[in-house]
Amino acid sequence: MDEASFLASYNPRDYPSAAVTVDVVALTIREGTLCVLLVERGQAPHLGQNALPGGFVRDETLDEAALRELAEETGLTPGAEQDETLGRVHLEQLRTYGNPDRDPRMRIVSVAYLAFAPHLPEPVAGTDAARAFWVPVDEAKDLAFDHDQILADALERARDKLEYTPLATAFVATAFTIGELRQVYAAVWGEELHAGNFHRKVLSVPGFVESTGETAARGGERGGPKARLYRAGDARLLHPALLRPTREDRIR
Amino acid sequence: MDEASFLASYNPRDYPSAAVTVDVVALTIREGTLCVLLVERGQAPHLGQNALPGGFVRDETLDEAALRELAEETGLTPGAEQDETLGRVHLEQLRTYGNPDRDPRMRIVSVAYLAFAPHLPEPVAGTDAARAFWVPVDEAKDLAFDHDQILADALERARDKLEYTPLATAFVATAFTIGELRQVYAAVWGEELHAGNFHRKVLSVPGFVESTGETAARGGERGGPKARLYRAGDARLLHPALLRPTREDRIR
DNA sequence: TGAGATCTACTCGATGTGAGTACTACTCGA
DNA sequence: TCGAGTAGTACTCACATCGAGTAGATCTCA
Repeated sequence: MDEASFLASYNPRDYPSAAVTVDVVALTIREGTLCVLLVERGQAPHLGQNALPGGFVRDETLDEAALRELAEETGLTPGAEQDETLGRVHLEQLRTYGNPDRDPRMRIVSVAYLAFAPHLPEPVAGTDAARAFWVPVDEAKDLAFDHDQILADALERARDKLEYTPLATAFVATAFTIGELRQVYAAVWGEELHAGNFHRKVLSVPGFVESTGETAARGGERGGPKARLYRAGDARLLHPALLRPTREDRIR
Repeated sequence: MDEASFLASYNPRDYPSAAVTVDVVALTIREGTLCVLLVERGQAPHLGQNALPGGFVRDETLDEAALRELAEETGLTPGAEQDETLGRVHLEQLRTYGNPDRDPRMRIVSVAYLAFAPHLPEPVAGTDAARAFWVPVDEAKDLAFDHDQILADALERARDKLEYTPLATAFVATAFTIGELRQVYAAVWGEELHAGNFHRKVLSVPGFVESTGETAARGGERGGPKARLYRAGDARLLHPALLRPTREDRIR
């Protein structure tokens, strides 16, 4: 049987199927705190409980589905490189969750995505996004389905990727100060960093940041000189990496 | 509507669905070369072409599906900690591939897994596994569907994980010499390592290996003293990591 | 028995690291 | 307007780790 006649005789109903969804862990930093985008579920199961935004995959790639869901929940439009769009959002696949009992309705296999963005606006009232809101990750608990686990995995991934990729630049504006970049690390890792050493390391990693030649319009909120401005460089991996302070419990 | 009545009225046909499969990239080292397990497809599409082993997910977790597929193709039984079983195989999810056009039959979303194992036997003739075979990764090309891409992603993941996890110990027997461990790194990274420095680093990383007190029964094939034997330690992360020689093209 | 390979333990200089000091420039409130 | 306090940047120092190389002992194979 050749492939054409095979395809003609092929019946998809002969094979087991499941619903495929994407769930998005969208992270941003608001007032120095790492926050995640949640929605309150408007329908059963888990009615009224908080959950990660997500939905069924349509006739599109998984990446497109994740970007679409994110756009719908934030009220921003995907695409162009402008403010008020998702153009600068970094999106990557996290992993897939498919335990048979993770959803009481039916077999649902969910592909989780991780999204990183600079300070995003509050979701706009009166839109589909009205039911979405930003919550500090420490307060995001008791989520629907297995979303607590997904969020935990997402945070672990984000903390790891900060070490060896320029991911932190996805959380700040196109021009930023070293201090702002340090606050991203502090917010995601949940610990303060030595300002002098951080400064030295960031500037010594080839391709991490490059100077704009400009200087911030004003000093820090509570004093200090005007800082120099930088933009993201062309490195995809940081070498040497910015390792977080080693904690024994992460190793064993 | 409460959850019970909701579930009773719920119709899975109302939602889009897709077939969900697992594909397994099983890696082992044979005669110093990193090899991947392939199967020749016995049916359309891509009849006669090589592919990664895989199949539809049944009423089981994704991890269970991957282990089952691997067991079927190798002829080994999952479970117990003995030789000739998959007990020591390291299995982890890689990522999920779901482009709408990746399979000409229908929408198929495939969750790819990565498996690492010590030298596994040739698949047994006369079993389901007879159509499977080991191929050096350099020679695994022109695979069916998007399996070339999946294999490439798998190799990248494996090379990265060797740096900061004790993954290499999954490729050797329970007792091994430092030289054997070094050959694992050499095979996966595709480059020779400085024996003295490797020795020093492995022994200096807490929890990577621990001495058995024994010594290898004989020296190397081509001479040299009997090496001391070690077993895997309890570390889950290597600190400091064993970084591969930096190549500029990996960074930019 | 000799040639050659390997295991293991060194040394050396170069580089990266955390902790701390110092100086300057700025903001804010008294 | 001035002083206190904060932040940006640039140092130093001791220490850890790195790649490269040397060296001696021990083993296999021809």
